[in-house]
Amino acid sequence: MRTSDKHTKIIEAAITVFARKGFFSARISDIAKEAQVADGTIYLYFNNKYDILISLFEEEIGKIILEVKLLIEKENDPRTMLQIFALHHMQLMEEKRDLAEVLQMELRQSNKFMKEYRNTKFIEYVDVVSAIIHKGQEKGVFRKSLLPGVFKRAFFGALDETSRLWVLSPDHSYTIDEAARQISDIFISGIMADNQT
Amino acid sequence: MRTSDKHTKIIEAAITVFARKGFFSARISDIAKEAQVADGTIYLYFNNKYDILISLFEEEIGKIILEVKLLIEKENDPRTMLQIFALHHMQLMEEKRDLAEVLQMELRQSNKFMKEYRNTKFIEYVDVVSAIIHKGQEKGVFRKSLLPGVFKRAFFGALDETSRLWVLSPDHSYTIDEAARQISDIFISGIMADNQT
DNA sequence: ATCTTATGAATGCGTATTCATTCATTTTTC
DNA sequence: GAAAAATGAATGAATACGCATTCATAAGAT
Repeated sequence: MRTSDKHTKIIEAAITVFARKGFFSARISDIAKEAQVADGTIYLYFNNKYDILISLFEEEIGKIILEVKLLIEKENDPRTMLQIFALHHMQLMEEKRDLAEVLQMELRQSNKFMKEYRNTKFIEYVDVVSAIIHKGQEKGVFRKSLLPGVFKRAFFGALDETSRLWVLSPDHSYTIDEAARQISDIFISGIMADNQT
Repeated sequence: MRTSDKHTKIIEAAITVFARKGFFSARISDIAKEAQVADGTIYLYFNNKYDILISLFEEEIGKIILEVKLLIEKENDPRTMLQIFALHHMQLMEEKRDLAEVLQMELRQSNKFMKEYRNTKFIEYVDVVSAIIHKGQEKGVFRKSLLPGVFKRAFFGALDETSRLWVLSPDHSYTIDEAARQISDIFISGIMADNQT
């Protein structure tokens, strides 16, 4: 078995276990069991429990950024780009629920107990949105008065909170795709420049 | 010293300590020290560590709901109501940063380690938004096609994420009031019925 | 035969919770 | 009104336990 396989197996197991129990309630032995390795093996691949969480962030968000950038750079219209970002984010949260939970919950609270860790990957992800806004403003499609720094957070927050509760709640009166569509529609028609339709 | 005073002192201390360290890293002795009581005293007022967190949620969100409902029921225009909700939420997060952090971080992850606890207060808070949307749809101000269940989460998520990062980040190129205004403007003009301006 | 990788029982630390004791108030008795 | 008895709030040292991490040993690879 190649080295990287065990690394991956442990990360995947950690996603499952952290999602189910949360970082603090999760035991190393839970992760080991889930990954079908011995407790000690985990320490051959990671320095400590925190390190598992950080590696998980870096690797998984890294993949997501690559994916979404690839999808977006094919497009020309900033409005379409926002729609794609919204849909991609929401679909991802639906498909990979465990990962979604870990990113949404643990990621945010991580800066509390890991003071030294600055989550640059996460910032990079959200900055994809502000780049789109910039482009839209240059093209005259979006209002110049818009603050991209506010917008990116608002947009991301709207998507994230909606998908978070969608995943948690058992009753789904709407689909993920509908929700993504509604949210991007609201935002897009909310930020159009006045000279646009 | 009246009984309720110690209860309050402990809650307030817990807000400070949970905000600084997070629920799990916070020690009971930290809270006791902050509240200027003995460790054991805390167990005269609360059953256990979780109970402090739950009481904190119930009491503090309860206050917030009362406040915002009072502000909103004076208004008639659903658009103004949304603006008020946004501004109130953001200002609150700015004024009571510690409380904001605890609500934003620990609240969300609480259902992970306290399976039995359903946070009805929080739902009640967010439902203030969907009630506004309903009213706006009845009046014909907001698009009928809008799903209030999606909107409330998107709107709340946008506010919450923006204020969360505003509180965390040291650089503030915009004020809380500006951000609240931008967000409510985006949402309001994004959901206007077509026959409106 | 040596080096690498894996194991899981044992260790030790951190801290939530308990509980015997103290002490200030209130109530009762004379 | 003073002394005695009862109450229960508050204390914080001691306990008990969960779990991250280590490491002596084993298994596998070359």
